Amino acid sequence: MIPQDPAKLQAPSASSRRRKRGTGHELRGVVIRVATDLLARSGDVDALTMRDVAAAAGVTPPSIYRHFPDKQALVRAVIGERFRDFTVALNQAAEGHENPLARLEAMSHAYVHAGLRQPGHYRVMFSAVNAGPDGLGLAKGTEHPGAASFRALVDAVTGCLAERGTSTQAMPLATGLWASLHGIVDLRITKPEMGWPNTDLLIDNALAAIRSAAT
Amino acid sequence: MIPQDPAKLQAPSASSRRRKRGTGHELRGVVIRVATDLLARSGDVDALTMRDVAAAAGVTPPSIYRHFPDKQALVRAVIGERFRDFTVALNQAAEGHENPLARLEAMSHAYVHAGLRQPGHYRVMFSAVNAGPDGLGLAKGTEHPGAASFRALVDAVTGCLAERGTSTQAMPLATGLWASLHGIVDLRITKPEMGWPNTDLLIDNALAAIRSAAT
DNA sequence: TGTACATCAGTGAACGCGCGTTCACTGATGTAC
DNA sequence: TGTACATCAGTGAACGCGCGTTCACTGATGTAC
Repeated sequence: MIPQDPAKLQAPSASSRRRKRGTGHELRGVVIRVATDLLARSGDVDALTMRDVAAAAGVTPPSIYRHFPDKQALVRAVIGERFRDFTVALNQAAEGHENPLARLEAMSHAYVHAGLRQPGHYRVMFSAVNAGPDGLGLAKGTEHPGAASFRALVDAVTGCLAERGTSTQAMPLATGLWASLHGIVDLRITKPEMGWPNTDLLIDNALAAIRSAAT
Repeated sequence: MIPQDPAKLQAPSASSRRRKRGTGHELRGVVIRVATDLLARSGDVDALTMRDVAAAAGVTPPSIYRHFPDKQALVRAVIGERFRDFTVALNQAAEGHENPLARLEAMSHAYVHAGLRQPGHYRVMFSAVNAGPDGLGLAKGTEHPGAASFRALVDAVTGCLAERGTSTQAMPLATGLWASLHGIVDLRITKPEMGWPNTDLLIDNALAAIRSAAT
């Protein structure tokens, strides 16, 4: 979202000198790192170009193809890594809270704050239609890279209903909460010029349905 | 989202024959109509090409530039029209309900159903970052084309709190409801492969915070 | 210890493509006399 | 009523650009003898 000279991102370890024999795989990590960085700024997969990635990594474009068959594979790798981090952030937030509702509240805050801390990544992960199994060229039957993070949310909601319901009944509530949290993050990102109410208050309201179902 | 031969959209009135003198402005309407149709299918402004629009309108690309200075102006015209229809749909749904909460419920359902009936349009209106004032090249000080629809929602929420609060207090609740409804629509569009709970149930849960504040 | 050779990270130049947009034009239509 | 002309909707061809990707290659590095 903030345009900046991609050359400024150049990974120091990759500049000027060629890697030694047998260490070519290092470039793979560098490429993922700079692509992650570029996507954080643009929030748009289409705005990511192999040329920019190469320049930021300090190599020429053909070098990238030693490690990724095409751009889609590179994007898939970045998105997969972002979702893993996202899921870890949700679960870490839940840790240390015994009360199920407190756990869910902590996860909800973590969801929104993770999204707002890296809006570009959030958009790439959630708002691109082509982030679905088809668009990313995932093998058939492969689950969506964000499936684990959604399961974490469903489990937390199920915990709140533990003595009163099953996970089947938790699904609509969890999906509704997810929609609310997603809406908060997505709208704040796309409409930053609006006067936004306090985020914590919005999250609190988003939990209203679950709170009343759990008590 | 569903690729299809754009030629199939060709407006009959524009095909094969040139318009008579003085009726050139008719093409403007045709262009908006076919662009609207193409955007409904793709849901992506970047996927809209002037060449496709021209082909669907039954003319060559330069003809479009007689009526729109550039692609951005065409997209702006389409989005403006879509938002006007969207606002009308919300207000029409509210009509005929005296009870403020019933009005708000009706509007909420209209919001989601309008979005799901034309997912491509919804994405173009709400999910494109460049739909904001900057990206659309709107004159400075011009409000977002969707501002009126949001105001309608805020007013309906204010009505629910009539004797208990002011519109200042309504803002966080209205924003939260908007985020929920947007999240429901956006996620259903981008993750159609998920097993989705009943939409009306989700909307009902989204209204939980307002319902408990209004009673 | 020296030398020929295989390996492999990375390059320079180019490919074909589709895009928004511009240019100079054509030819039917209406109007002035 | 006929004719010269201005108007204007629309065209055909091309522009410059940036993109993903491919190709044949280079030259430093490690290894085998």
